[in-house]
Amino acid sequence: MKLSKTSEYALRILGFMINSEKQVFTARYLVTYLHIPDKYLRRLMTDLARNGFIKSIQGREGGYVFAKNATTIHLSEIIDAVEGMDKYTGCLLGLNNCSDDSPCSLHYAYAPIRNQVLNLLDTLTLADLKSLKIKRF
Amino acid sequence: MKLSKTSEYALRILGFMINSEKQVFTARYLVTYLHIPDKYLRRLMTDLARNGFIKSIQGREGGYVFAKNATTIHLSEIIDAVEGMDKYTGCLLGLNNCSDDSPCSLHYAYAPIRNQVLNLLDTLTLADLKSLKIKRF
DNA sequence: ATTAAATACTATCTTAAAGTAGTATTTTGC
DNA sequence: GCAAAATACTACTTTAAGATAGTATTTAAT
Repeated sequence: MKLSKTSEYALRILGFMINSEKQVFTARYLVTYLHIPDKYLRRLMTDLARNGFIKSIQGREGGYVFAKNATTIHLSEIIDAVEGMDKYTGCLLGLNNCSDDSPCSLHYAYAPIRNQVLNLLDTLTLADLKSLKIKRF
Repeated sequence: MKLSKTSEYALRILGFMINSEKQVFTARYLVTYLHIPDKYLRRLMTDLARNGFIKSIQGREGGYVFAKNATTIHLSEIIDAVEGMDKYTGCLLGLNNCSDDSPCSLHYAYAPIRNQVLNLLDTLTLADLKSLKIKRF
């Protein structure tokens, strides 16, 4: 699989938030816990807010809160928002016309496994990240 | 999964070769069939030769031939040679200390699927790409 | 009102993958 | 021996992701 670093960051941030008692999270706070480059995280937070996952509270005492219930945020939606899912749905050999009807030599061996990953990301929500029990983030 | 383009190219080239009647392949010939940038393919061929998968025959009437039996070339070896497999064995969230003992919140859901992909690539050889039947490359 | 503490914006830098260009070298056929 | 047809080598360019820097804006506490 290997997501982009930006997707990894996004999942780690939102996963961290859902597993915390806190309600409001400042960028500074997230940076100290998640070890993501400060300015990069800030830009990503703005992006996640634009995409409706979180809401930003400006000014002093501000920060970020979830904009909707975590049970409604699917992991694939997060990835799709920050880098797009297209590259993960494609052929392992990079052929753009590879399909069940016109399979590449790896298609029948690979497609079922690929679909398991896609189903997992489509099915799991941020809330699941909580109930699955986090050991560390 | 999403391999690097270079890995995709390598697999397509070697997969094309194993599925052909020909024995010797010139870069020119491969380019016309596989639509990979000419100079990029040539450099990759030299690299694959250095890694012992193919053997280059210089001079007029030259080209590339397999350097060993295709049943001994595992797909993971090819990928490992051109870009390394490390990034694919890691955690979905990019945590470097994620493991069965110290799992991230996605570990137990994701690791089994990831291992299926890794096993597939470790198990399949170029020869399998032939017997699996190629519809198109 | 002013200050402190937060986010937002804009522009730039860095790095690695991908792609391109030109020249040198090797070998066979004639 | 020489030309043709092939690979090898070296250097440069492009592109996108990732990271950084500086400034502007917003808001609450005092």
